[in-house]
Amino acid sequence: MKDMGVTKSEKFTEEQNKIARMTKAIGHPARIAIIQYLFSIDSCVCGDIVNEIGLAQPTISQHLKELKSVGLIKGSVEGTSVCYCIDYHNWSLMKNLLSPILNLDAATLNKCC
Amino acid sequence: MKDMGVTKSEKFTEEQNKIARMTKAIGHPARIAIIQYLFSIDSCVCGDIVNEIGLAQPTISQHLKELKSVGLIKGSVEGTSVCYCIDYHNWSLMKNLLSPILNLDAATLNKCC
DNA sequence: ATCTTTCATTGCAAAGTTACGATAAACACA
DNA sequence: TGTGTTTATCGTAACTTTGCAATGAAAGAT
Repeated sequence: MKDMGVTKSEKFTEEQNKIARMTKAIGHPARIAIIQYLFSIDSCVCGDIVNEIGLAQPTISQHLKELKSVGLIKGSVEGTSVCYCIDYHNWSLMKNLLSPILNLDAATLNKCC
Repeated sequence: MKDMGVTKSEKFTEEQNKIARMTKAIGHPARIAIIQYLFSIDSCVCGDIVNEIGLAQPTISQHLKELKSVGLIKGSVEGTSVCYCIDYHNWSLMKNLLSPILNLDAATLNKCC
């Protein structure tokens, strides 16, 4: 068969797809933990994240890659280690993307059930 | 092998798991579209949602089930049809759950990369 | 130059997700 | 009772995600 197991993005607006990409990216507890950690610490070396979270190093590396692929974090090589940080510009863009949905009003909401 | 393909929820706090469950639930364009639609319309019959979104009826039914399982929507049977609505109480709880993360401050953010 | 440290990539196993046809269940209506 | 309508569930196919051991790659240390 043809399109099994694949999201049909073409059925939705670009905005809907963007919102879903972002919420999906943060839709895992490890990635939430990573984001909280990156907001909380001074130095953001990859190895520290591995110790903090408690998953295997390749697993963390993969989660970091996903967060990076949607732009929420960025990394820079510093010797043998890599420093990861929140990309606050893109983090703000995500907030602006989500707020119109999150703040949809209860006033306009029909009470049919 | 043992725990392949399964999220290790026990490694994270209850709050982190809750946030991830919620963001994951809205991490699909069809479910974003359903939520937007339910906020926008007066009558919220399941069949209307199927027509609006453009995916097959069983697929929509499955997405509705997922949104319902995290409490973001609720449904009530009305004759042969089912009326789905936003559960605004839980929607607000989700907003309260997300805002501490979304509003993490750039001021406290270390600029190491 | 060799060893060590740090992180990314590869490869793989197991489970989850997405989508839909077919079917069942529940109700309305003739 | 039988027929049509509406939605949920089942079964299945294909793709995606999660996690980790093993391996690579790249830079610092000895």
